[in-house]
Amino acid sequence: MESTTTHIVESLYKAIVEHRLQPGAKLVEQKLADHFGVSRTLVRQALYQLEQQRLVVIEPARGAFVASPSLQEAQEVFEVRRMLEAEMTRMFVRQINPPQIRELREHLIAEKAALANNNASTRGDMLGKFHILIATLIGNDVLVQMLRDLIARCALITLMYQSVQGAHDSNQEHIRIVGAMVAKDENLAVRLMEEHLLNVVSNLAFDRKPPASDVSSVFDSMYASTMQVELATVQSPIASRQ
Amino acid sequence: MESTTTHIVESLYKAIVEHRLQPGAKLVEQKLADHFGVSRTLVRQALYQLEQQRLVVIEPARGAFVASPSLQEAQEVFEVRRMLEAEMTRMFVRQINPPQIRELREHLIAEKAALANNNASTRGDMLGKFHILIATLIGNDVLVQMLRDLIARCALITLMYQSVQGAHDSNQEHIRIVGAMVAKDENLAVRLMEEHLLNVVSNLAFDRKPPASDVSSVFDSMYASTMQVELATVQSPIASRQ
DNA sequence: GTCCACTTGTTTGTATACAATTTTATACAA
DNA sequence: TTGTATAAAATTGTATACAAACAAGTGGAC
Repeated sequence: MESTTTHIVESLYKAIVEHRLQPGAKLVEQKLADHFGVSRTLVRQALYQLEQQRLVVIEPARGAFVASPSLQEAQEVFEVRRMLEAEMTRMFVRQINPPQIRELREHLIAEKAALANNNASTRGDMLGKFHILIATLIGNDVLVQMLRDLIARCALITLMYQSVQGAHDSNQEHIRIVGAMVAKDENLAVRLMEEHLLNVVSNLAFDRKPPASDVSSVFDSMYASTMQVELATVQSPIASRQ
Repeated sequence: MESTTTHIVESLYKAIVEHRLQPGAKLVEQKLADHFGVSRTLVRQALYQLEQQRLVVIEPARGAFVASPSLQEAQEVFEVRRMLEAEMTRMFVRQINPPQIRELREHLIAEKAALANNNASTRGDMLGKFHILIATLIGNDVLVQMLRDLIARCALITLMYQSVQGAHDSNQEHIRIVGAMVAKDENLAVRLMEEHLLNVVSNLAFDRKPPASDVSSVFDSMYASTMQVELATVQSPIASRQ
């Protein structure tokens, strides 16, 4: 059912979003091919697809690299999210119903639980899913997909150095947003959502850390991984929370 | 500078958006390869990329087809546009300045001129560019790209059967929107933009036409085109205006 | 005439081969 | 040491080959 190329795309997608592959990392075709046990042909197709999703940058004759978005691009992505999610929130409040409220609350509990987890990737994933959940509840698949893509791009920036404090703040803000939604206070919910996203982006310029310098066994142990990932210069991947 | 694959992607993109390749049309790899004078390898990479952009659908072991979005998907795409463009309009009005006004007015003139053109593709292209222009004037590249993708998907639906009347209405609505923008009437501009997009989508279910059934020499004459495009069942590609 | 099995030609899926380019390593001169 | 030229290795770009899956047509059986 699922083509091999698709599988490679998804594996790489996950590895990038979860920051097992760092921004700027070079993706050597043959090594990936060996890793996945396929020929370069399929790896190549996968890399080109990921380039479309802006998670990978391909420099002609030089190879593929995990994208390392500039601060400018990061801010633009968040700006678009703010636009989209403000209206999404408004729409959602207008049609919210009890089963949806239950789902939101269940998510908030899971989110809080994830905070205890000291894996930044898990925390960030959970925080991103809050936004996707709202899109899902609205029932617009195009919106879900679009938001998923945007959040994946954000993850490139935020997920790496998500601080525990930042994650905690985000969770608190999510709780307040749901509160306003449940109260059907449309304007408040929209305002809180906008502020939430602004908070995330305003923290971007701060608390940056130098990138880690060594990575091995990047993929799950399910791939008997001998893969070595070479890191190119990782230029200031900044970040904090979602 | 520009890779061959990129060139193929762009050619196909244009052909699809301009409806020289119809929704549902089968894209046989060898034929495209012959046409572009390359091997199937590159065509394949291009098709996979276009699948990511939702302009092409690939069915495993069956081949690639020009996407023919369902009415449902069409409505969802327009819904997302409405969300995004409502906020975009609001932002734009808040920061509008004289040079931008000049550019908008110039566009409206060009748009009106294009109405005279009986090529539906040219008309639709011009109408789409109005929306992209606003994003460009805001200066957010991510927004521009995102809107470009959404509008390309809309084109799959609307461009084919854009009626002259529909195009004329859209132009009138664009003029009114610019009027409100210039007057810095934020709420009016947003409302007009939302209504404009609603008008487009509400016309979707109507004035459908049967698809044309034959296409040859799909690409520019610069490619000595002997290409034959086989059409699969084209299921109700509907539409009217942008 | 309709349905099914079989055969044949077409098209896709993947691997491999080889040329072109870039990167790394080495040697030598300033 | 620093820089430059050159040689070797590694990596990418593209074409081709071949196997697997599919589509279409043919010829019986009923």
